[in-house]
Amino acid sequence: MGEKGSSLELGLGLSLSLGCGGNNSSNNNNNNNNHNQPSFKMNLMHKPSPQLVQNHNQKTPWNEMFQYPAERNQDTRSFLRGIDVNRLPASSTVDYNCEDENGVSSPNSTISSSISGKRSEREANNGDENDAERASCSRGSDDEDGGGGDTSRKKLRLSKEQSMLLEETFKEHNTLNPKQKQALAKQLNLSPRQVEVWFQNRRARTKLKQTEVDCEYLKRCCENLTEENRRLQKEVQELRALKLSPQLYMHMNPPTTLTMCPSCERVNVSSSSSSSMVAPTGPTRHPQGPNVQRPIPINPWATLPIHHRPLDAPASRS
DNA sequence: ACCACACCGCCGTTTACGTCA
DNA sequence: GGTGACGTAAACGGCGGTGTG
Repeated sequence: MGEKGSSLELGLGLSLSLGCGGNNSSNNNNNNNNHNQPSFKMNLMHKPSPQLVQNHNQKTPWNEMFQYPAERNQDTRSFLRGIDVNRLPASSTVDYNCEDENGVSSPNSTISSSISGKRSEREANNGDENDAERASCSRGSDDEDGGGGDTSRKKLRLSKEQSMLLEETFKEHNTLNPKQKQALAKQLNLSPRQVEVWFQNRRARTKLKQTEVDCEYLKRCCENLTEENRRLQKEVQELRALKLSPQLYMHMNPPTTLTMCPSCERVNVSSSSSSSMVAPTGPTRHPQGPNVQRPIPINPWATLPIHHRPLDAPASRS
């Protein structure tokens, strides 16, 4: 599918891309744990959130990262009610993991063409056979569902056991191949379509949660950069004020000065109480003054060429 | 190379259910 | 106890991407 990520332009010239890499190209199966992972194109001075770091490694059990209160509540509710509307089959040990990990079943395989694919399923759902399947599978409800003729879709919550097993499976793979889907559906006494829908909705919830986390992180980045920007502007003002009053300037402790060694192109943080802080005219050999007052936090442009840095413009000024 | 088809995942939306005031 | 608002999970339809014949 197309890249449908969200991008964010921060006011400080940052361009952040939250592309949720929905590349379902050729990795329809278990490789797509990388799906929906934001690709940050930014180099900030702050550590990325642990979640982001973790996601790139993607051994991450998503459900451990995000515990949904709503889901827990639902499970709790369902559990407390003690109503299991979907009685698990007696023989519920189906090895839905037995397929090879690359497990792309042939598109023309019987299973694939009969049980997967929402079009065929949806069309087939109109048929009598699948009505029966849905009636029996989706709800083995204790209250009578009436005759089969009810066209309104019944939506009852999944039982705690069903949700748990689905979650467990989702931890292992956030997508299912047809065989896995079929086996899981059988195990849960649900229709494959229901399993498919559950996984789809679950992926959507995961993505939504991740987006919220990312937004929170970006908000913090923005706040930090704003603060940094404010601080630097204040420093610029101080420098300008000092330049306008040379007498005062001579007797004051100067603010920190950034200089770059022309030979090694390293940025040094230095300050001095004498006029030596004036931009060096010659090649200064690592002017690491003895009285460095305060370190400047590494900032995004510290490694830029010196003429690109905003504080190095005064050469053109009078 | 192009087309048609099947399949799949994602997205936005609808619908039914459960909870709470 | 009945009811409406609200949140949320389940389900749907559509769209785009990919693979295959």
